[in-house]
Amino acid sequence: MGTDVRPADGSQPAPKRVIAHLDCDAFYASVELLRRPEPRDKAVIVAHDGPRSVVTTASYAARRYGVGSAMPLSRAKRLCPHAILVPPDFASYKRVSRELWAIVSGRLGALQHLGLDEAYADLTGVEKPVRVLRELVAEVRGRTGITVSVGIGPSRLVAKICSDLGKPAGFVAMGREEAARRFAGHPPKLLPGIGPKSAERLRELGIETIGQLQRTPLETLTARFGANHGADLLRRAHFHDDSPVETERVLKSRSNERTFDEDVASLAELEEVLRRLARELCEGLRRRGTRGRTIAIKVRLDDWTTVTRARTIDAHTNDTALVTEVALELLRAYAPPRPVRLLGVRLAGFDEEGGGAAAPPRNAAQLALPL
DNA sequence: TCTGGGGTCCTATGACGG
DNA sequence: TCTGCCGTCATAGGACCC
Repeated sequence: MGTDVRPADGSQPAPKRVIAHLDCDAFYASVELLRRPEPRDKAVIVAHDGPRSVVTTASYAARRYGVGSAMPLSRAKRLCPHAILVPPDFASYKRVSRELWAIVSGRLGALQHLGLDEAYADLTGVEKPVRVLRELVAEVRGRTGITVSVGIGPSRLVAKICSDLGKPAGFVAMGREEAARRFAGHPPKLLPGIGPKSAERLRELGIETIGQLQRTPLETLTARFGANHGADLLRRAHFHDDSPVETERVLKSRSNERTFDEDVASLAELEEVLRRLARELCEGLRRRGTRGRTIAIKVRLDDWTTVTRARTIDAHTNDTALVTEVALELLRAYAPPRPVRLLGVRLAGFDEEGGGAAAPPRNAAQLALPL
């Protein structure tokens, strides 16, 4: 390692962090292709086949026709009519995900998971981290057939951006200053945490690139976005990020919602759907031994306005009858004024031990991996 | 081109207790 | 006793992510 410069107060200097972001390439589509006779370069779209469906994942062959995640399925079908359409099979994706991340954490220790297909690892202090990661992705590919893209940097922010850079099967490492230089010409939307709304508000300030954002005075941003968000935008633009890799995240809420093929105006029909949603939700919670105190409903009207109503009760529960009763009361009290497009139910405020792990590949106790 | 389903986090607001 | 302040909790909405 480099020269050890100790701070004047005699404390240990913080070691330079090495963070990796591992991201499976078109994960769901890849899992589907692996178990089908079709050639691996076939255009595949993973989505439910409904009038209001959106694309969950598209294989790279389909992406060449402009198909992408979250795109309305109707449009995707027009762009790529010859693609095979596969309904999502999350049980299978979870199985492959568990297998894959077990291989990774066997080498790297605990991970911070983001969904089934990506994770961060902290390799600070690991000898030859690049070599370790190269060998690891080769092993994962050999044992599961899944290709993984890797980004390496001093923070999660830099690592995350890098993993996207060489996709598929990318492998990119970069320092903070280099990232700030390399991406200066890219739109702010590239940065995680800046979505369509923030990008639009930045554009209203005349900020269309990360470089322009870097040069914007802090006061301009805080005036527009508030103290916290404003300062955060500027920090991100310079790729400053000291957030830790968090390996122990606890589930905060669970929900079940459905978008109707056609809008529903009848309260009786809505109540029937809500009963079913609550029953399914509670069944899942009972399987996990999770109980919550806050019961909420979500209603999306035909004009896309979304309303939530919640009530916190005295005791934790996952009892179908109780959750259904409260959810129905909330729905009747709101009495949707227009036809309803989506209806959902949510339970939150979990008790201590009931929360369990949020990380998808874990079921019971976290295995202690001595390293 | 007409927008899923599962989550997390942040912010604002109002009630409430000390 | 009244008032202001502060912290905390519940609620609602919204942005964002995969």
